Amino acid sequence: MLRNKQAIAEQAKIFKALGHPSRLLMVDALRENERCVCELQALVGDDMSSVSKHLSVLREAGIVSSQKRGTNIYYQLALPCLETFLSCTSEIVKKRILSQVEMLNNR
Amino acid sequence: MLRNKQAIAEQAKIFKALGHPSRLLMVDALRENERCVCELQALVGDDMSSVSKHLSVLREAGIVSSQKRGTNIYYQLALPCLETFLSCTSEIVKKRILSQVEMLNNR
DNA sequence: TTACTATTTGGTAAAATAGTAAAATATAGT
DNA sequence: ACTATATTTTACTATTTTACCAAATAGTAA
Repeated sequence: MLRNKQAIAEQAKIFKALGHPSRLLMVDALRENERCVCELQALVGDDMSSVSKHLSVLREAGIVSSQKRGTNIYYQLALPCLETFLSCTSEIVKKRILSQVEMLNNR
Repeated sequence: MLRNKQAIAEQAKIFKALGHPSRLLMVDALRENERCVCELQALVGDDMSSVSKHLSVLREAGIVSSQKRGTNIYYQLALPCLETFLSCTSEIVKKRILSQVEMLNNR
């Protein structure tokens, strides 16, 4: 149960951070494995500075953590409960999109 | 697994919609019970038109649905998997805040 | 040291979002 | 039909976010 302002704001911050296609895409990739910034950059295709900024949003929301190894900085997921929710919302979204397609076909 | 742009955008939209304190507060209240707009308005304390706009964001993201009964419009949750994720992130946020407080005390 | 690679930071213009007041809609009761 | 209540929409302004470029930083290799 949400009670105080600070807790709500923190929780909203998590959602807000996830609420951008590039960030969500990166987070989704991190479910499988940690990745360095350059891999994430290649994945989303934004320019480096954008990726870096997106990552800092995710870091500040406590969704990912990072550590330097050699030349690279590796990011990994830091929010254990994300997995279930991501796969669940992903399923729902797929179904929604499918039913939209069906509605188009049946016209 | 997230694959195509549209699905990612849809899913991000869900997160984005949840990423605002007032909206999150309303959604949280809806976990317990459906509520009419006026109840939600009293809960968050924003003015009516803001509440209404926030609700339309939630509606368009498919997080809530609404139905008119009598004079009022009642909103209810439409995203089954939200429950687990909300309680989980809420716990995490609580722990984070607590540990911040502890760090302050130990200085 | 110098040069190189990976990443972050700062500045800025354009786009999106939030908040508020006023107007519009819809419905119920009289 | 008229009035009151509940909700949404519109119009406007202020604020935040985004995307991109250039510059700064940090670590590594030569």
